[in-house]
Amino acid sequence: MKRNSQLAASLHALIHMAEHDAPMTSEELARCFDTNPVVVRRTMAGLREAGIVASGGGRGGGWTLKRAPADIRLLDVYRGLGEPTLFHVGPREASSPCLIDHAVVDAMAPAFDEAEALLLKRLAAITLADVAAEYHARAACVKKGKRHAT
Amino acid sequence: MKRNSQLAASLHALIHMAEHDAPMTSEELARCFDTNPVVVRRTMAGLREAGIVASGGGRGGGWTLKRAPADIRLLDVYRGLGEPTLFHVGPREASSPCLIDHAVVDAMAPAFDEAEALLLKRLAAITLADVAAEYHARAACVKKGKRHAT
DNA sequence: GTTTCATGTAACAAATAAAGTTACAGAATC
DNA sequence: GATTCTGTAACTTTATTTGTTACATGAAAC
Repeated sequence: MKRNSQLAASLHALIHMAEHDAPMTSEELARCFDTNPVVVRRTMAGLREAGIVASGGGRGGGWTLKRAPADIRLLDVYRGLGEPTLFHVGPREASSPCLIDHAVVDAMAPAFDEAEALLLKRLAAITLADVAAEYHARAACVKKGKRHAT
Repeated sequence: MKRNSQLAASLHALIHMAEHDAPMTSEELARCFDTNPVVVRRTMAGLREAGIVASGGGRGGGWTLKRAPADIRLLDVYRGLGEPTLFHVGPREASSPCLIDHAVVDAMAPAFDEAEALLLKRLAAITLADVAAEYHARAACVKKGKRHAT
C-alpha cells in the first residue's frame, strides 16, 4: 500500500529551512525531494496555519521557520499536517449491522488505540532540534571519512 | 487514505466459521461482508497456509477453522495475511542520498518501531475466542432488549 | 508605479494500489 | 460422470495520493 510520506518530507523540509539562513522558495525545497513546488506549498500550508512556518511572497520570499527547532515537536508537525490516519491496517468503521462486525471492531480497537497513543507520545518527545543534531552527527562522520554502512 | 480492512474482514469471517458447524462456502462468507467470493478466497489463501483454516472443494466443501478459537491469536491472523504494512504515515525508505533524509528516518524510526511492537504484542494477547465472547455478550444484550447506544 | 519574483489555489492528469469481476481449470462429493 | 466447490490468472473498477498546469494575488526592487 502506498505510504503517506508527508511527515517525513515535511521534516526534511523543515531541517533544510533550519540550516538555511534566508527563506527557501518552494522550488528550492521541491528540488530537495525531487517533487513539485505546488506539492510543497500544499504541504506547508497546514504547517503555516499551525504556526510552525511562515511564508512570504515577492522577491526574497519563501519559507522560514517561525519557531526555534527545539520548540517544534514532531507531534506538532503531524498535527499541522491534519493528523493523517496513522494505520493502514485497523478496525474499519463497523459497516454492517452484523453484531460480529461490531465485536471485531471492539476487540481490535483498544490495541490500536494504545499503539497510537504510544506513537503520539514518542512523536511529542522528539523535536526538530533532535533531528538536526542527528543530521550534524552524520555530517561530521562523513567529513572524517567514517561513512556509515547504510 | 484507503484502509486495509483485510484483518477486520478476516476476523469477521473466522467468527462466522466458528459459529457455524458445517463448512462455509466462499459465497456465503462473501455475502456476510457484501463482497466477492474471489476476494474471500484470496484472503483466506494466506490463512490456510498459516494453518488457521482449511478448505475443501466439491459438494459440502468450503472453509472451516483448523484450530480452536482459543488457539488463534489475532497476531497469527495478521501474519497469515502476509503482515501488511501497519502504518500509513511513517518514515519511507530514505530515498535521497541527502543526509537529512537519513537523519529524519533514523529519528522517526524508533517511535514507529516501538508502536508497532506494542501493537503486535496486543494482537498476540487477543484470541478469536475473546472476540467470539464479545460477540456472544452483545447477542445476549440484544435478546434482552438492552441494545447498545453504538 | 511598473516589473519581477514569489506564494495561493483551483482544476485537471497521472500513478498507484486495493477491491471487485469474469472466466475457467482442478478437485471432491454424490 | 455430473455437480459443486476451491484455485488462480487476467482484467476492470474505484479511491487516493501525487504531479502538473494555469492563473490570480501580494511583496519587494527599481
